[in-house]
Amino acid sequence: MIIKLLLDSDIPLYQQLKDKIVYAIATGEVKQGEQLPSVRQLSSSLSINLHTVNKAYTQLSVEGFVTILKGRGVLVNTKDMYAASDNDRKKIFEQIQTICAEAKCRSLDADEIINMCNKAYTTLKGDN
Amino acid sequence: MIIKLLLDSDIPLYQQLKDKIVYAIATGEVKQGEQLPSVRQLSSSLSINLHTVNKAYTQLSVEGFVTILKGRGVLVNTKDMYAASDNDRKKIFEQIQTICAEAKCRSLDADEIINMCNKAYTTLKGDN
Amino acid sequence: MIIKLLLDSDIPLYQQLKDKIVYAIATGEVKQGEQLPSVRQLSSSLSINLHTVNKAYTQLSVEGFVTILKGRGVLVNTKDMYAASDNDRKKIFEQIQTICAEAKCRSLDADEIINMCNKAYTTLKGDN
Amino acid sequence: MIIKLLLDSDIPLYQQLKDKIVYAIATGEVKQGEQLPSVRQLSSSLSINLHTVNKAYTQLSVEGFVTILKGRGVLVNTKDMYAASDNDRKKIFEQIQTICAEAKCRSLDADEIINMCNKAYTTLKGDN
DNA sequence: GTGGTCTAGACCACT
DNA sequence: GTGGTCTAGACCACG
Repeated sequence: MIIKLLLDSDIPLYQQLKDKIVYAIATGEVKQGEQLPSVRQLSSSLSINLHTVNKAYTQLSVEGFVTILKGRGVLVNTKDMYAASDNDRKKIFEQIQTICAEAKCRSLDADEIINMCNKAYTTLKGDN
Repeated sequence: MIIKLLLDSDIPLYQQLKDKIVYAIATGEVKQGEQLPSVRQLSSSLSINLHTVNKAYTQLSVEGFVTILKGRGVLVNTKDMYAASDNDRKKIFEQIQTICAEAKCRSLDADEIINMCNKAYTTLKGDN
Repeated sequence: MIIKLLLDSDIPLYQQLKDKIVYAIATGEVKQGEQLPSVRQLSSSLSINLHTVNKAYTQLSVEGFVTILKGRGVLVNTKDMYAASDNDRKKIFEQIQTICAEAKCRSLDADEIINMCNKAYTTLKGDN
Repeated sequence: MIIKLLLDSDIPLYQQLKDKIVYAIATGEVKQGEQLPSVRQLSSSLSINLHTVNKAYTQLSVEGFVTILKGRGVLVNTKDMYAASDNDRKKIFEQIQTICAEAKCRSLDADEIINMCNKAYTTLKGDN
């Protein structure tokens, strides 16, 4: 799993990390049941603090993507443990709505956005 | 322009406000060349801090959506002043990519996301 | 709100703190809508680290007891926002079951435990 | 004695195990004077680490529930060896107090908690 | 060796 | 002035 974080982004490091891991799960690069690198390992390989990685893992656990076993490691959950609830759907739609509003303002029509979505999904072509 | 902000939310107030105004521009509810409410007016009607409104307006100005005329008000720019640059496109795509990754993990397929995009665009049916 | 923490307990400080705050809410010592002391204030008055208080507040927020408003403070929610769900009930029952098992082993009968419960509720006699 | 442990749980495995054994003593499923399964046996049948079982047994011994005979096994003590001391009573009351505080916050009244206690004791209907 | 807790101190975002 | 983020480093609980 290759992860690059932007140190000077307005998006918090732990959030970027979370997004990258979700991305890796989506592509199938990280399989269900697989163990993620330990907090120490990942923090040192990314040259960031241990607690930052910890926070990312903790949040992923709250959102259902992983299970943290104390003293043993962090495991990727099976797909059914984080299938979208109605609330998740609502949140995703709100994000899309905000993006589309900006896109429309900037003269991008629906087709262009849909193309982007398709392109994004194609990128996630993993066999998961 | 009816604006509702969520005081508790992981999204900063100024950004929520920014998003709402962009949304209003997208629907045509706020026309090009039109004047936005003054900082004082808006902050008091939303019961939020004056600085928060100010920050939202400043950001909108940086992104090209409005022009701030000192002491005279804030005007919505014409469409051509904030048409998407390549960089804007790239940023939008990155956002979509992150959303699609989460969506795929949560077992939503491309069609569902595309439906959401269409629905979002339909909501923005204004004549701008 | 008088809070005493045991530094050498096997129960984490942030957990003790959480329990004390819930207790204060239960007695009505801290009213709904009221603002809790700031992270810095409380950490310094308890002579513990800021992050420890922060963790307690964050968990209370996740459990629905308080709302954290960035830049403004931490507010106690209204009662209906943390009424027991079925899952909460189940968890509470499991805790009681474990306690009763130990109590029975130690030759305490049901009446003694029930007396303790009544006594506990009497202590929480606040008008909330 | 059927024991199910939750690998992911905020409660340590050794404590879950301890609680289950106390529960089995309370129901009479495990009789006084009886021998508990060996550390190796139990650890392998539960698929957990040998040290974890060891820790649970050691704790039970400290609390007076069992006697560990080196090289010969672990025996359940007679009831009088772990009858509640004043200190035990105090600890149990503190736990109940914390639970009741949360319960009251979550709008459960004393009767509901007492019902749970009665239900818990009924479950422990063994003849010990 | 794993994650959890706690401390200490810095800087930032937000109101 | 509020909470949020990040770093650094120590020690503990757990398996």
